[in-house]
Amino acid sequence: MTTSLEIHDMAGHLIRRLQQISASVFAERVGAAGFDVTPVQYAALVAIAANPGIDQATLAGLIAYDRVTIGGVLDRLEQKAMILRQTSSRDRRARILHMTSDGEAALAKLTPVVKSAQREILTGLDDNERETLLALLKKTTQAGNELSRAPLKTA
Amino acid sequence: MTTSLEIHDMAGHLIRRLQQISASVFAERVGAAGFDVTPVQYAALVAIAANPGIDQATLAGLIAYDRVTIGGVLDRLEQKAMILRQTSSRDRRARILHMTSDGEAALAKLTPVVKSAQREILTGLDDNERETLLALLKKTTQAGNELSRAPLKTA
DNA sequence: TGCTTATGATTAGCATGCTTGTCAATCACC
DNA sequence: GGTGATTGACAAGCATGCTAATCATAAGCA
Repeated sequence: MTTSLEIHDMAGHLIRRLQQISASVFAERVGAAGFDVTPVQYAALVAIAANPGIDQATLAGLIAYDRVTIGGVLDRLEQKAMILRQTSSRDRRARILHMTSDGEAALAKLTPVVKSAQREILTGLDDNERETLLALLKKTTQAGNELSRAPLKTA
Repeated sequence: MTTSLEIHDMAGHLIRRLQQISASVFAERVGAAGFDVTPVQYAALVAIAANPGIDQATLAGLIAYDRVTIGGVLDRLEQKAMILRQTSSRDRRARILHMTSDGEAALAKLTPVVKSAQREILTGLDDNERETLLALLKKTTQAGNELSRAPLKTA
């Protein structure tokens, strides 16, 4: 009865599916390791750890988030006592970000878990295929950066 | 100052970026064509048009949505008068779905727009690369189907 | 038949991800 | 040195996408 829908061959649909799989694997693995951190929260932690004292807007550009979205993400990280937010003395509009020691510790334990999960996300591919896929993903996301509403800004 | 973050090479992050680009291009093109339909709503319309009288749960499996999510999506499609929802006489729990003539008309106009947008989503790639990427995306999403919370169920 | 189990749909609740609008502070330029 | 434009952050609002819980109906089985 069900004719195979043509959307199943469309780029947009395949990307959405893979994103669902990615998010699910991430939640599974990170949860099994005893942490309650989302993919977005993890990316924010990595960026803050690598750039202590960064402000929210710069952080948003660094990992390609919407500036509004990042506000909520940081609220939750702050509530979990993983980061600190303080008003910048240089620019009183800006809020600068630092890791707490709890945040640092969690990030250290989380990183190997997250790295190993990356392979599971691209299940069903051999090493060559995985490398090819990653290279093509990187190429097209770079080329299409300005097409997204929240482009990457490597400043 | 900014060391290039290692997350920018991780599968999960690249997939999220490409999903952002995909959603943005879709909204741009579809909006420019005069329609207010999201990627998810479009997929639902395609599936309903191809399977008139389908119930919500089956539809969800067909395009790999969460059953809860689809409820809201269908609410909005119903509100836009693009679909009809009726209680099934065979199973009074189930609600069966049909297109309205407005929905059919919109879908017919929308489809070429959506198809042509697929190429823009994967910008920066030549024909060969695009084909390779699509094939790998299809392969890994099929292999990882059961890893997602809302697996595809081709009935 | 009667009872347990499974299933379709919905509600409530949480986390992205976006738009638009607002406020406060800073910048740029005259 | 003051004024207009820009910018950092937040609020409100909408649309996915998920979990957990609930309710009604069906199905399966003793």
